[in-house]
Amino acid sequence: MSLRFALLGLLDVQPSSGYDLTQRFARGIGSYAWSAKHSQIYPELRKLTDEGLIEITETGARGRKTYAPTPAGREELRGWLLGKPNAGGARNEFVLRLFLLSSLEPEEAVAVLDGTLRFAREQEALLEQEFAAAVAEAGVPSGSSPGLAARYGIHSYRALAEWADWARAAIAGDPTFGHRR
Amino acid sequence: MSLRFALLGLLDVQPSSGYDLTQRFARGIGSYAWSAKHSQIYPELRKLTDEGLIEITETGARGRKTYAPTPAGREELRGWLLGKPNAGGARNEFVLRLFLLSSLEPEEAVAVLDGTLRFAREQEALLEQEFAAAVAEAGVPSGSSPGLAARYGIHSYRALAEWADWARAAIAGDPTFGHRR
DNA sequence: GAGGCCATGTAATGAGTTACATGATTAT
DNA sequence: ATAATCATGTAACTCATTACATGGCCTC
Repeated sequence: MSLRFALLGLLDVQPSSGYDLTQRFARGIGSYAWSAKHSQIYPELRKLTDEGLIEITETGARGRKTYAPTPAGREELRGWLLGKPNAGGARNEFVLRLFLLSSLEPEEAVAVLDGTLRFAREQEALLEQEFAAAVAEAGVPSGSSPGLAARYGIHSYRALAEWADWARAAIAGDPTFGHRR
Repeated sequence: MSLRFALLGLLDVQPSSGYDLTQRFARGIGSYAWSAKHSQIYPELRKLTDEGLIEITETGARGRKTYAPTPAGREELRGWLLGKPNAGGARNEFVLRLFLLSSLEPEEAVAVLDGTLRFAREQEALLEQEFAAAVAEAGVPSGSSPGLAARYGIHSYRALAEWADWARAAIAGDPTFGHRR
């Protein structure tokens, strides 16, 4: 049920084709918020069109169709954003791994955490650049949607790095880690 | 495909019944890592049993069956943990909302962020207590799995709060926010 | 003995992935 | 011309949720 709102939201920021949306889900937003494949996107665009929530605003080469939300679609999106979020139900394989680390031997767990730490710092740096680019392009302000998203990523990767760093030390100093007999 | 590893991991930390696992998915781990309903858990436990990856170690009242991983199951889990994580594909409705905030009027977006900020601080405080309890119970060390998970939550809620705080200010200072005509 | 929670299961439906399939345009 | 990428769609399958269904145990 969230996919439709993800699509409405992305289209509201920037009218796009199914192909464009597929790319946008594969990077950025797809890493922390939501992701979908083209085989799910195209049928959903069809449904949204049939329900009058989006419309084709432009057609281009290779059968390309650019969609944008209709006023009804914007209302739908607003209603969802202002409604109560239903918590829970998160799915993140990457985080799941970290939660299950205690099934490894301490040295192995430390090695995994080292990898995590490197990865988190890398991503953080990457997003820092992206954010700078967004700011530069938009002029002065930074509260535009690409900026918000990049900044969110920066904060969460920094948190991940800090945690990994702490966890590494905690495991090393915990003789009971791994509860192996 | 991740569900089976989530189950193996949870059972490795603490042998449990399907009912117990359902509860564990509903709180803690279910908020950031993975979640599942009992109707998915029971059939998966059956499959894992048939494949010899877990076994019933105890039966109790009301048909209660306590499962634990077999050596083969532990190997399976280890293999997955040490393998390469396939990135992307995260799903988090809560974060999705935040990404789509620019479809609201500035004042509305700020109100949502205020709610987010309160929520994040609340959760952080709650986990801080939980962590303290985990440390107290386990004796001195803090690297045991409940401690790791709680600590992860603390870091990510703190990051969320920091971001929400920043985003609030950024939106207020951005005249182009909401790109409404 | 009644109400609540513990405990397990199945069926129907919906969401999401992988694989199959096709063709137009662009750059080299 | 040929390879890469753009662009859309469908089919088969697996994963996940909601709803249906049943019964035992425990407390009051």
